Formats: sequence, structure tokens, C-alpha cells
Amino acid sequence: MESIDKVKGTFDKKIADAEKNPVSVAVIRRLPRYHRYLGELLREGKGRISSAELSRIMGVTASQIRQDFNCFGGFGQQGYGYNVKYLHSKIGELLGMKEGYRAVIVGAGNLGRALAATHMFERRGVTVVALFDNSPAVIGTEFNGFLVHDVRELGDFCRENSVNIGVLTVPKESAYECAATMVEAGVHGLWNFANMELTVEDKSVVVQNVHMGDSLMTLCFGMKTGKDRGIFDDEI
Amino acid sequence: MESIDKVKGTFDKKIADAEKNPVSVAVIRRLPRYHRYLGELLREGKGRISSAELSRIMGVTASQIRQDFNCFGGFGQQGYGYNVKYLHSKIGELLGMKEGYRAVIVGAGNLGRALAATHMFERRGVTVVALFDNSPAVIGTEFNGFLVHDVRELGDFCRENSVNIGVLTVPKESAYECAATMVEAGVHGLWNFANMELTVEDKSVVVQNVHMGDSLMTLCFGMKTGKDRGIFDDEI
DNA sequence: TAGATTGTTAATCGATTAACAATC
DNA sequence: TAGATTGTTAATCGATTAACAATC
Repeated sequence: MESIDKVKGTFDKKIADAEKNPVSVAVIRRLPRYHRYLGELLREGKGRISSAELSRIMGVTASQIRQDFNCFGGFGQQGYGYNVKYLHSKIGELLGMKEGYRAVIVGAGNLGRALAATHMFERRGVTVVALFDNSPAVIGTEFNGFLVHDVRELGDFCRENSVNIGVLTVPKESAYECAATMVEAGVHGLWNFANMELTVEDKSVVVQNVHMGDSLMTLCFGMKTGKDRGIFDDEI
Repeated sequence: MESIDKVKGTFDKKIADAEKNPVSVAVIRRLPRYHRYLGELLREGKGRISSAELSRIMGVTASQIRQDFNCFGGFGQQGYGYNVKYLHSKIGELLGMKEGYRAVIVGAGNLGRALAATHMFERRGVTVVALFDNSPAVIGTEFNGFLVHDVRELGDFCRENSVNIGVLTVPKESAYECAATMVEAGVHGLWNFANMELTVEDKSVVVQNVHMGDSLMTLCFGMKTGKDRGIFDDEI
């Protein structure tokens, strides 16, 4: 596709527009899902795809797909469709996968270790640089190639290693203290699994509070009510 | 409040209406969050709350709160507000907390154990009855009071113990097989952490596919784009 | 009773879908 | 070129907010 350069021009223009006209939350919420499906198609060796075909695979309307992709510029080509690899890469870029973010996992309990053991981070361009814990029993040990540090070194470590993201897998009680230490040390993204709604004064810090219990309740609601409403997932 | 009975009448009426006019997904998605905040207020000993006050605490409009609660009937009382305990209990009921669902966790790795170690299930009225794994090293051991069974007994166990919910914390490769076994054995809710979009033929089976990676990407998007858009969480 | 606050209707806003002209 | 499929505008639909009458 020799016209990629032209497409790129549109892309950059739209990105600029976005400052004034920010992309809606509804669209943003769908981006990771597009990214997953496109990754899948890429692995299957699919070179191009039309909004109609993607619509069938993902169970959303082709109209919505075109609208969504257009928020960010001309990702496609009339009469041809979308280049899977290019689209996948662009959406990844939008989602910050190419920012080279660096993360620490605070709390080396089961959940911390479970997260450290997956490829979740690396697959999304995030580098996990270390684990932290307060228990002498695990400090100094290695897990999956990550050294478990003493949580008392958390602040200094983040400063010295330009850490951007702090993953909180500590008990509720310690969450605020750890968060504060990290924010103080320049961390500006917090991924909080501590089962409480963490808020940070500094508005430049982004927080994602994960409430797995909410997902469990949605499942139960579905079981109780939905019964014959079929698969939920993205629907609820 | 002697008028609880009257309120209850309205409630049941609305529940009946709901069959024709199903509650929107947007509302359902907000229920677990209401439930969490009301639980918090309850623990603080708060007896009643107005939509205006709850609106301030939760950062949503009072109008929306009243609309949402009204989907299910008159939870409140004019001139008074809402009874925290009653409302909390009713929303819990709506979410299926009182159905007495029973769950098994399939996959006793770090994630499976992390889930088993929390109070997430019991707090939501779900009883975890056992863990399953395929590794001889863990089969027969006990974790947090739960016996780890051989995954080959999964089907029989579910049948004999009226298991409703299957939590999948196994690798992608085994997810479908485990899911099929459980569905076959009468499980009709699947909570899938296997990082793939699990679909089940039988439309009476409800599936919640958890994509933690999507949450991570949303965080990264926020960090890249939002910067000064403030806290995301429920917003994105 | 007067004041407060819900329940509910109507108005607004935004998101989704449909349609089609542009263009590859 | 003709056929396909996007990009984009217009129409529809649904969800949120505002307003206020009902009523505790």
C-alpha cells in the first residue's frame, strides 16, 4: 500500500483535532477489544479486513467500527478495507503501548505473583522492573526473574529507575501509603487491586481501580436475571 | 419505617414490569458500585441517605441515582430519602447475592489461590466449595481451608455438589475443556480469567470473560492522553 | 403544617445506526 | 472501468439531566 503516507497525514491531522474534540469514553472503552481481535487476526496471518467482516467476528455493527476508527483518522482505504497490521499497530500506539512505560508490582502475594507470571505487561509494551514486599521471608528472593525488594526502598527505587506505573496488590491498609510514596517518586499511573476506591490529589496521576468483585456480581446478576439473554461479557 | 410494606409492594410490582421493560445495561453496570458505597455507609453506621448526598459522595448526579433506583421500584421515601440498610440489601438481592450460588475454582495457580484467599466470594454470598488442578504436586493439598481436587473429578464433583459457578484460572489451552465439563455438569455461570473470549453454545450459560489486560491498556491510554483529565476509574 | 426529598415526566444530550457520496 | 468499501453526514435511538408535582 503505497498510500500509507497519505493515510498517515490524515492520522496526524485527526490526532490534532482530538485536542479540541476529545474522543468519547464509549469509544475508548472499545479500543482494547479491537486491539485484541486484530492481534488475533494478525496471528492468523490475515492481511486485510473490511468493517463488515470484523463486524461479523466481533458482533458489533460495521457502522460503529468505521465511526470508531475514524475518530483517529483514516485508518482504512476505500474499496479495500483496513490493513490489519497497520491498524493493530496504530491502535496499540493510541493505547500507549509504545510509550515504554515501566512498572513495579507492590505486594508479592498470590495476586502480585500471578500478575508477574503472565505476559500481560510485556505484550502491552510495559516493562515490569521489580516486585516489592514487606515480608522478610520473600524480600531478596526471585520470582519469575524479578527480584523482590524491600518496600521501604520503593520510593528511591522508583526515582532511580524512572518507574511510571505502580501496580498495587497490597492489602487495603497499605494501599494509600504505597501510592503516596510512588506518586511522590514520580509514578503517574496506579493500577489498584486493593479493593478500595483509591483517589489521588494530584490530577496528573491516573488511577485505575480494579474491582473484581463487581465482575463477579455482574455474573451473578446475569445468572439470576439473564438466563436466556445469552452471552454477556462486553454487553454488560 | 412502618411503610416498608408499602414500599415492598411497589418493588414487587416493578420487578414484574421489568420482564417487559428490561433494565438497561447502563444501569446494571452501575449496580455493583452502588452496592459497594452503600455497604461502606452501612459500616459507618449511616441510617439514611438522600440522593443528593449520595450524589456528592459518588460523583454522579442525584437525578441519575433516583432514576436508577426507580427501575426496580420505590426504594425511597419522599421527604426522607433512602434507608441505607434496606437499599443495600435490595441491591444485593437484585445482584443475586442471596441466591446461594456455589463456585469451584479451576486452576490452583497463583491467580486461583489469590482469588481463594480473598473474602470476595463470601462477601457476595457465593460459597467456594473446592479448588481443582491437574498437577499431582498440589492435588490433595489444602489451601486456605479448600481442598485441591484432581481436575479429572471436576464433572462428577459439580454434579454431586450442585455447583453453579465455575471460575477458570487455568491456561488458555485447558479453558474450553474445563468449561465444557462444567456446563455438562450443570454449571451455568462461568467466570473466565483465561485471557480469551470464551463462548458457550448453550445460551442459558452466562459467561463473564475478564480481560485484565484491557484494564492495563486503559490505564496506559489515560496516562498517555488524559494527563490532566483527572481520575478515570468508572469514567473510562 | 412546612420542608424535604422522592418518583416521574419532559427536555437535552450523546451515541449508535443507516445511508450514501467519495474514492480506491 | 466497475465493484467494493471507506469516510462522513443525517436520522434514530437511548441515556442522562432537569424540573416539578406528589407525598412523606
